[in-house]
Amino acid sequence: MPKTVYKTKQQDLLFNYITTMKGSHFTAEDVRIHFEERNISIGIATIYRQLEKLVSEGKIQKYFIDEHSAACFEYDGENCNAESEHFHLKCEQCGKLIHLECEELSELGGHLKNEHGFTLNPLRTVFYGICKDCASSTKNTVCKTES
Amino acid sequence: MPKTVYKTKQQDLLFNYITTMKGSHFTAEDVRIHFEERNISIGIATIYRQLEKLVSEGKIQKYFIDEHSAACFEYDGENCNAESEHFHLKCEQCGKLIHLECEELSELGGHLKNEHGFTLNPLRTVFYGICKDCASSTKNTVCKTES
DNA sequence: TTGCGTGCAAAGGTTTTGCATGGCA
DNA sequence: TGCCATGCAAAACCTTTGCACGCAA
Repeated sequence: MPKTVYKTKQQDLLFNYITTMKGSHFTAEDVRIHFEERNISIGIATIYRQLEKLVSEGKIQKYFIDEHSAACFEYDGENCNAESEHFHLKCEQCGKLIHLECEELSELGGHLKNEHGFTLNPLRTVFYGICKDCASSTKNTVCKTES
Repeated sequence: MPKTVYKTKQQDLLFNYITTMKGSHFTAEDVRIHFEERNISIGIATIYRQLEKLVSEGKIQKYFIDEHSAACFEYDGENCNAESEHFHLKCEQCGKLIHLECEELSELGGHLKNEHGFTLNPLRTVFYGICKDCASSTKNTVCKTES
């Protein structure tokens, strides 16, 4: 016998907010601040629990950018299937997170599958490197700010 | 005027150990345990500081598997340049971390650079997905252990 | 009324930091 | 001797968890 599921005010508030963020990423903290600013009190534990539930239902995605920043979540619409497939590029220098939709990159999944038997999860994979802006601004300088 | 740099016993011990681990991954905790087992006392803070220094010097790589496990480090030899270039595949199901050297994948870097102006860091990037073994063992089952 | 979802606070684990001490140059 | 690196403990950080209460069904 399946567990009864309750619908709560917090669930609605949270999911409504998330749909307005379609296509961009946010952290649990972002959500908390959003509601705090509107004097709506939702406990951080509830936010984490709801986000985790939405992740396990496949309604939102969760990414790990790096170890010291909070996890990022993202809502990509109702049908976040192959059609809305995109990749994330993370700049190691400026920290920017870039969305990338690219046919050629999508073939990467096919290659990994066919040649290496590995089923890529593009929604979870993050490419690290240096973005265009940072590359051009440091073209002739090797200086990294060192303490 | 550059800061004077001191050579210490701990630095040598730590780097020596790391070179014996060439090609495999380890955490800060692994290092601590290694020395503890040999009754060599190196503070965990020192381990983190030294590992971080080696990362910033480019001598070792650091990558993040997921948010709740410790960061992994890896030493790939003196010249971890294009020639020793490889990728990391992480199975989301069994947790296995796979090393992959692949010509075609290397072209990925070129594509990202030429078409998107993004300089990929393959040593930091981890591809998430399902490995061959897990894919075949769950071919006909959709069951994920749910609580 | 039943029992799920919430909120608070405390705990969890990894990593960083302050400060006094030890040891390299 | 000067001052960097170390070690300890405490702190920071994000996230999870225990437990009592409120609220949906």
